[in-house]
Amino acid sequence: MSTTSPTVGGPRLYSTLSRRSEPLEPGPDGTVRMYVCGPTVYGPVHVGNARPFVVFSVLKRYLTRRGFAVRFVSNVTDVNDKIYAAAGREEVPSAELAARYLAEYVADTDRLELGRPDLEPTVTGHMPEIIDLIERLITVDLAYPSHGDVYFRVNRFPGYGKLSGRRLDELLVTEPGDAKEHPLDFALWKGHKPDEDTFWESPWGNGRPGWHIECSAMAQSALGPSFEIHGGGIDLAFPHHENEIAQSEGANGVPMARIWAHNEMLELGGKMSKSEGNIILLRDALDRWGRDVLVAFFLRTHYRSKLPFGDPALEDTARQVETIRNTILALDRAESAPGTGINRELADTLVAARNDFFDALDDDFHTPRAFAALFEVIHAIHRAVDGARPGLAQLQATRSEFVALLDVLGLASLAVSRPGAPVEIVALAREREIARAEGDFARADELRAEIEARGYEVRDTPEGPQVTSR
RNA sequence: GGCGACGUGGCGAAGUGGGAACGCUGCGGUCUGCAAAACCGCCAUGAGUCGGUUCGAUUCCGACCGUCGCCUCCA
Repeated sequence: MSTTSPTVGGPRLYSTLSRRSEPLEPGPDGTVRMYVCGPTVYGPVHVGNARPFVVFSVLKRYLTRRGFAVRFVSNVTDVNDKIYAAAGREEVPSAELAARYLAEYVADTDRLELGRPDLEPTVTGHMPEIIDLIERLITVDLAYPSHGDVYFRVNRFPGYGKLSGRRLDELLVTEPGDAKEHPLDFALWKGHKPDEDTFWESPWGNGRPGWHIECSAMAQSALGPSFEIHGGGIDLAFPHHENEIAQSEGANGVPMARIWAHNEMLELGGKMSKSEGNIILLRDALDRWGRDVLVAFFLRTHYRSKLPFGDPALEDTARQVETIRNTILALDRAESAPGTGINRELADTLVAARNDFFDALDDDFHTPRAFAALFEVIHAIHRAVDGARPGLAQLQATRSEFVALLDVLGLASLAVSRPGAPVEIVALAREREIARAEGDFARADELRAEIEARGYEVRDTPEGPQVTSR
């Protein structure tokens, strides 16, 4: 990732368009409006698809905690070449296939427990808006019908290439395309083909929308012609977002988005993409690692850095997550046997770390630095619990502050005490205590092993044995 | 070929024109019947390579090497 300007009052985000970090200001209606390109539902979503979902969901969380009203819109593409192809392979109607994978996408991302976007529009739900936008582009001469299709006239839009830093004459052109005036003209509307089992009526005959026009239409419909943040994976910058800009700004004459925010790719020995076949499904990753580890994994690296997905990094994250849980356990313990007064170091660290935490997130959503601040708090808590243990009031205030920080990152679940051990485990632990008191350590160790075999762990503390699930 | 991002300790990952955060691992110690957790301490004289600017560069500039993304569907 490249460097960004230091924080000067308020959140800033790096924009691919200006190639620098920009102050984030709400729109005229006082809300931050954010549109993020979601998946095409032709199969189960993979962990790469989850990165923008996590990043922008947590960004919304952060901005909300920061006092902004945020409207987060993320579309789902449910009409597309790949959907027809997949439907053909599975021998089901394309609409049925899209509906099924849409439901699975929602179910899989729900497991991340980061809430839903405020609106998740679909292509099929926006045909009139799409057709209307195409008509307007034809009216202003930015688009033309040809052979049952409609194409965007790239040469007539002066800013074409401004997002991705390309010039028309530099772009590699392969196929001439007899239906198009210019090889880089792209389809807004595609005439119906016999092997496609869905189509919509339009002024240009039956057909369906091209890929890019849907986002222009849906974003405008949900957020207006101009909004604050447009997000998505960096691989979408060209041509998808470039084309969105051409369509929306060509039709509306105002900047589509103030900030173009792009997350970098997940890597799994090369880019993870469905067409390459090197895929880890989100649901499989959730099964294996759980949402806490997965969410923390995405957040411990900056969103604009490439992120290698692999066991070492996930195992590393799992240990970090465990450390956070242990901190809560330490607070539990301390609150059951509080000290007195105020621990100055703890209080001071908390204030400083809180500032660092929010400064980091203000600076281009710098979650790795926010994590560093979190660990400052963690160490201060342990030192206070083990050393000059403060009174109950400070312990409780510390806990709520700590949990509030975790909550900003969507990790407050780490602070939820796991369900207490069942009675039979408690009984074993009690038996072990008796054995220990009698000096029968062999028996005590046997009982520890028995408890561990049943999925629990005993930790002897000054406050007595603590039994946790593991 | 063009556009773009990036190369920091065993691994992951930050900041910074002049002391290289933070996490994981490892090592030593404290605590502990044991164990775990936790705490204390240690672990890059060097930041892909080579030049340049500078009193001074990991940080700025250039070249080269390398990795990755985009240029076709892709989060």
